[in-house]
Amino acid sequence: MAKKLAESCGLGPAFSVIGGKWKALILWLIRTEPRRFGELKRLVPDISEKMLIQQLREMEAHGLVHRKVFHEVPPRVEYSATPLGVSLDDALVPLAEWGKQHAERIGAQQAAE
Amino acid sequence: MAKKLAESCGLGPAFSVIGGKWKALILWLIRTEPRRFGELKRLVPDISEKMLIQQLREMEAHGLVHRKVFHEVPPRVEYSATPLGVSLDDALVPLAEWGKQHAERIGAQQAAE
DNA sequence: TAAGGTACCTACCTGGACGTAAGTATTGAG
DNA sequence: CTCAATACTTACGTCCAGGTAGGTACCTTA
Repeated sequence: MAKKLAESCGLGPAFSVIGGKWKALILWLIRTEPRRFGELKRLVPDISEKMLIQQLREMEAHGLVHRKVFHEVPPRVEYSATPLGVSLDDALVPLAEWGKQHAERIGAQQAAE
Repeated sequence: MAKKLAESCGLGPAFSVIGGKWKALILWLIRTEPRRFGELKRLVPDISEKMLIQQLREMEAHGLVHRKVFHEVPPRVEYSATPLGVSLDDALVPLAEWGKQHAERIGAQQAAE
């Protein structure tokens, strides 16, 4: 797996935790304020419920996300970023900046979609 | 595609360019000095030739990598990072740092492999 | 009785990322 | 005439992230 190499630059672990289609976006959304499941579903309209819950669970297992259950009726669950999650989101900021700055150049080649 | 959202945080374009299993590693390897095809193949022993050339071509198309052909015999090709490539690699540094710092915590949950 | 809103869970399927293995063109060395 | 070494190219197969669609349990309102 070229593990030694991948880990030597630290990106292996990072990508294993934030990789995939949705996690970065979810982390970004709960970074500032706790969000309910249904709220996230509405904020990311193209995600399926299965994916949303799956990503949240994985992020919870990785210690990026805190899950708080309110024993009410109807049920209510809030997801928020842990300090670790916030630190990861911070580490993503430069990449996001880069993406914004060069979005056009890149978008040009992917004009479709 | 939740494009507006994904782009609003800039990570969409960035991931579309550096995502996947190999690109970040390749970029990291050619960042400091030009590398030959066979050299990269040796440095990333688990990559197949097909994947290597495919990733290099995509990165070239995205303007991250420069390809220089020496018309010699035997043939010789050198790949190097463009300024854009270097800037992207810079943007990845904080993420790599984060990965290094938390590699253990993460690795613990993926003990296998 | 039934309809609607939470927050999930489960089985099944598809597309594309990725891997494997073989072939190409060139030329010098033996 | 064959072999080695370069940098690819091509056909084919596999596997899993992600998508689809339906179901669960609970309570409220009408």
